[in-house]
Amino acid sequence: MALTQAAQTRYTKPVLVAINKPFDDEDGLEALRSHPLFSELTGKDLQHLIQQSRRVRLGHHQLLYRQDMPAHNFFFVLSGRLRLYRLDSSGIDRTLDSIAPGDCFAEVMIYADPPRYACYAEALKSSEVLMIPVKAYQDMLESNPRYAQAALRHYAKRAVSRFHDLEIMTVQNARDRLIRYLIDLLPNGAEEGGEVELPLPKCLVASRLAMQPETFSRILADLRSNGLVRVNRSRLFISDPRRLIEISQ
Amino acid sequence: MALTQAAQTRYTKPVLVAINKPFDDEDGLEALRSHPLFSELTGKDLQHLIQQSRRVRLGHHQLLYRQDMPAHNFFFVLSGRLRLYRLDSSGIDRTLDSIAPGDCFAEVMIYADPPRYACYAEALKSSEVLMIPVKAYQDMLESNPRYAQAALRHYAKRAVSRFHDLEIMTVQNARDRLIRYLIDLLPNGAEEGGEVELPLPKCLVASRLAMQPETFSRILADLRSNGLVRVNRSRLFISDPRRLIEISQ
DNA sequence: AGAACACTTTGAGTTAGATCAATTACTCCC
DNA sequence: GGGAGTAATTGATCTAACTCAAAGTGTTCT
Repeated sequence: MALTQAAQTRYTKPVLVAINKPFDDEDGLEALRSHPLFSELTGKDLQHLIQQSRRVRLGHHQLLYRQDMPAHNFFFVLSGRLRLYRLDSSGIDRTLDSIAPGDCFAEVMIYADPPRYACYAEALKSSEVLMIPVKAYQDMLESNPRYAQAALRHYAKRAVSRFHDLEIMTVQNARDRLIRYLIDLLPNGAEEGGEVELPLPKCLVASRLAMQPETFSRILADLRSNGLVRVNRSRLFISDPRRLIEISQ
Repeated sequence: MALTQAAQTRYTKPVLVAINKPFDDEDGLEALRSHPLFSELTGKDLQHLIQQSRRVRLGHHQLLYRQDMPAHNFFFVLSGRLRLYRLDSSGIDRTLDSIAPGDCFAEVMIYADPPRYACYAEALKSSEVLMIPVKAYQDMLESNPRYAQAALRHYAKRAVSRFHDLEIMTVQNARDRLIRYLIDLLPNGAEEGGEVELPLPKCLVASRLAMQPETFSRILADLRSNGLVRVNRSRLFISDPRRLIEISQ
């Protein structure tokens, strides 16, 4: 059974309607080309897709779409940062994902039935996204079935990563969830330590990990006082990941 | 960074190695045909795929694969029931999914790189699964690119459903997580009430929802005493889903 | 520069849920 | 049918994390 979402009608932030400029800048094109969903496309096919797409500028906190809205487009982040979240009817805001330049989001909508966004998407700072019509991508896939391989690889990876996110959330205590979250942020091969930039403000990381901001702050203070992390705003330096993993049990 | 899994070497349940009979029964074929990943296949292609697959019988609690094991096969459930779970090094067992006849699992491994299982899979009761070589499916997709559309639809759906699972887990209190879990189990269109069968023993539902079995039991007892559900072993009757949703806030 | 605002931290008190322990109910097997 | 083993429930504590409140700390805007 589906939960109906009373919050949808109460939420008053403006949803983006206006369509902005076509997409024509070189840097953005480069970024797009290096995404698995687009890298296999011939120059011509990519051009055609881009022609049907629009570049959208978003201001700080501006809403791109709402949950349950019909999904006619999916998105590619050119600059800035966004977050995906849900609201329940009591107004509690739960962060589900953060999205950086070079990432795609809502791309599963290409095959959703019915095509409705599963959450809200808003800019965390001023951002630019490429808005790609679902239909345009569908048509392209249909006329070039071999592109589907790349899409499949991407979708499979997405499913695995969501599975992994779910796995973190079945960890019962807040400290261990936070530790695992931090370990995941560490780049591969940083077994000897490394710096991590939180992709969200601390209060939203807390929401993502199903804890209160106060709890987040206290856990981090505790890790800091035990010499496990050094904190500098949203940059954390993790000197000994192995020790961190050890204590998370 | 990836967490290394000390538990892997400690866990002693036998992993299935023996290969069982080829797959040839009619009922199973029917079930397979109605799964989106296979429904579009021509009889010949399906036959060929089946010839390369094996039917595997699993006893109660028998392990099918371990997390981090190389993944050369994916699976389709013919009968019985399985669950996916992870173990952390302290031996805590966290249930991530339950799988019923007619479901596929580990199918994202077709595109994983490197192909290693992300969790353990074990039978919850005596079960039969079809073991399909990843390579066989890959080859088939390669020679019939149009089948990729069906696979894409399936993968997209999988990603959406994992996203939804994640969403439930960001709900901070145990009671509301349980309520949402129950609502999701209700068949569509059961707004006026309906019966739900827990797909897992209660203690594993608890683990899936990141709570203790005692907590699960107390919450259910509380819902029962408020006339919100009637409980009969693993069958729950939910008389007024709307009221249940209302109080979950 | 200073006001307004948003985010973060810290403290104190409370509570939801974990833990420990004991009992009851099922299920499977001989 | 009786005994072993597992799952579920119930009760009594205890503690991790929530809530409320207030004080810092940045950041943005005029």
